[in-house]
Amino acid sequence: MSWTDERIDTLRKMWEAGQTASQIAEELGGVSRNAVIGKAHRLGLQSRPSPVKPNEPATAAAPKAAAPKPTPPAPRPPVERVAPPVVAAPVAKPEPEVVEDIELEDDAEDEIEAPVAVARPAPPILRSVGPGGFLRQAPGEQQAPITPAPPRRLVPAKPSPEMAGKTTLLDLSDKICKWPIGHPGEPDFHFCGEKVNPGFPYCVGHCGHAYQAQLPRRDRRPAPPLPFGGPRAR
DNA sequence: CCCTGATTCGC
DNA sequence: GCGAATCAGG
Repeated sequence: MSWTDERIDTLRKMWEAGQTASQIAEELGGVSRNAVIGKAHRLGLQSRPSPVKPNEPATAAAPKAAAPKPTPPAPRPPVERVAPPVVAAPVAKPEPEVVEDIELEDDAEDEIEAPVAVARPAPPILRSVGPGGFLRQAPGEQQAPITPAPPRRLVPAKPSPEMAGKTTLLDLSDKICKWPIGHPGEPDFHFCGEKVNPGFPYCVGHCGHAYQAQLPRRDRRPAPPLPFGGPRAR
């Protein structure tokens, strides 16, 4: 297989959409995970949180327990990039905007696991604007964001009535919000599609979910009880 | 073990 | 440019 423009485009979009190299390789077919990663790098695609690349080189790195930068003059409220967790805790009652009434005429191929409380980006309850331009949630409104890369098998955007007007994988671009609505594999899985918050992969609203201010430990909500401990579907 | 992405290096 | 082999963290 060769890297045609189309395949490169798919790779690029999937990579940016947060799909793993394996998923991308599987989707493309004819290429290995390594091939995808190699290509992604050659394309100059920015790497996502890698397991084995925590910090940057730190050129003149402080060899040892050098006092962690106190950052005296510019106390920048720590903004933490929360890697999209897999589940969401029903903390602040998210709008019951659940996807359940969808008729899955596609025969029951997969066990419809429990009506999982699909926590989706609910109407953002935002209180303040962070330095990076992020909208911040108030303490207590902490709501785990849903994952852009759910553990479901990726399904190519198939043209179907349900998808009319929806932003599919293939519609993604640098300018539109890549926040996923629903889960891959579901009939109407699509993306937000809003205009992005310049410099970010999501729209302003969804940036508020993807990027949250780091709260002091003692003020942080204790780990919420297991959301729904269902085993992975697959 | 499984997974992940990064990197290397012969082709 | 390509991607298998290898590495290394989770």
